Amino acid sequence: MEFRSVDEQLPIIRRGAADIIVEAELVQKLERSRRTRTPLRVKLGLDPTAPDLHLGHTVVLRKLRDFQDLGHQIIVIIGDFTGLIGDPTGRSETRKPLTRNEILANAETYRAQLGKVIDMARTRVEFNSTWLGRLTFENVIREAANLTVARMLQREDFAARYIAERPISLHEFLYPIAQAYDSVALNADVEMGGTDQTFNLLVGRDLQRAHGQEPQIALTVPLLEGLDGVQKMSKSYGNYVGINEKPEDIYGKLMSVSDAMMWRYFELLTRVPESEIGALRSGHPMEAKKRLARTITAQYHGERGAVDAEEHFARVHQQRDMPEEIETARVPASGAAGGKGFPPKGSAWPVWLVLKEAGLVPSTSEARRMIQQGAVEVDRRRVASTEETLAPGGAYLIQVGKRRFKRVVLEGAG
RNA sequence: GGGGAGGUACCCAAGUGGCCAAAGGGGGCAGACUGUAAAUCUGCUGGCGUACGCCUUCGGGGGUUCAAAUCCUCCCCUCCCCA
Repeated sequence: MEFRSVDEQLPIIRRGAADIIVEAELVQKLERSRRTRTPLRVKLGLDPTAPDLHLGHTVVLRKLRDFQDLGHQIIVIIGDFTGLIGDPTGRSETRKPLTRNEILANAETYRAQLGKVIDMARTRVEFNSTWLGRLTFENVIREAANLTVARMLQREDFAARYIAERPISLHEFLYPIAQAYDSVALNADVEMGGTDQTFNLLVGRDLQRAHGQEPQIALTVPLLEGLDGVQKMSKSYGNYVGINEKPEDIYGKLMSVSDAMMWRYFELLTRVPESEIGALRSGHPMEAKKRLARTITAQYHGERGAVDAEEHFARVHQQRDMPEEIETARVPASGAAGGKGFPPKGSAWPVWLVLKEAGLVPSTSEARRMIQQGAVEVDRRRVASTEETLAPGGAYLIQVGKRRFKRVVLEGAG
């Protein structure tokens, strides 16, 4: 294996990185790697709680891809064992442990998606239960003895909870130890993670030293803010863009990020060169945002998918036209909710009932609210009052709010 | 082991017998405005066949009362101080 010079590798590794601890050590490792023609072992641990990868995950995956393209060995660890604990990072409270079956199912879907960013053929995948599951209680005690409570309380979220008098379960202290042990088991050269992982990555260095290994380099990448532009992108905040989503959805969601956020997305999620970004900044923000949405959509659905998504977007949102495909809901005459037999044969249906039966709103109360707020249109005409009705036997195009459309077939009264 | 403080709706947080479906903030949804944004303004934000009506909800069970998130009791959980 022939490696590029350290001077060539370093800028690529640095780009988009939040922190490299310690960079001088990384340089040494790279030099030795080149000299001995041995790839670095670059590790990334994934917590298998999320069945769907989103753009937030891809920031670190893209960096992993950089290492891979430089010829290094990347190792993805599916944290099937640590998932039993649940890393409390970024949370203000204890997370519920997952069951073994949940973890395995999640890990499978996870794994299938990694290939969209990294080259799985050249990726080593490990489940950390392989080694963690074999540790005895004695082993665990010996590892735990390498760390102190004071050290643990340096970690920001532990400290914050401690001060706020919120619970910290004892097993949560075991999480960093377990993750650090992964690094020992693999004799990792570099471990990557979001900036929220800094503490865990550093514990890896401590533990490796305790085992007489050369400490790994902790390379962190920024946490990507979600669509709200405030909190980090996360499934549980609902502010994410999944890489498995339909092209129109990826495109549409990206178009809804704030102008300020879009530059960050350019930086962390695309390889659009700086010079070009500069040009975009001086143009119309919407054009720049379209470029962003198109570029990222193309990463997962190809040029073709991106162009289609853009056309779809222009039609539905900018011209406020219909989506070309609208789900059809059939509402049986008997009423979907428990055969109450309403309304009486041949009578008109109140709009609110139709909304509920068609699944456009979750409850009658919600339906009423939507109508009162002027959010409901039937056949492009706003519904003015909750008293309005629809005749049975007809088909209607119903819109609730900006994005919810359904074609509703009200079956006959018979 | 001893002493003290707590557990309220999606989240934070008021409320300590009726005026409480429960203040306020956040979040969310909707409307206006716009570039589909953001910001801003306004409204809504438990459920129910359309309701100055009924039902369910203040950690869980039981009780007192005409009436309980509020009082009593047992249980579960969390935090702090001391040992």
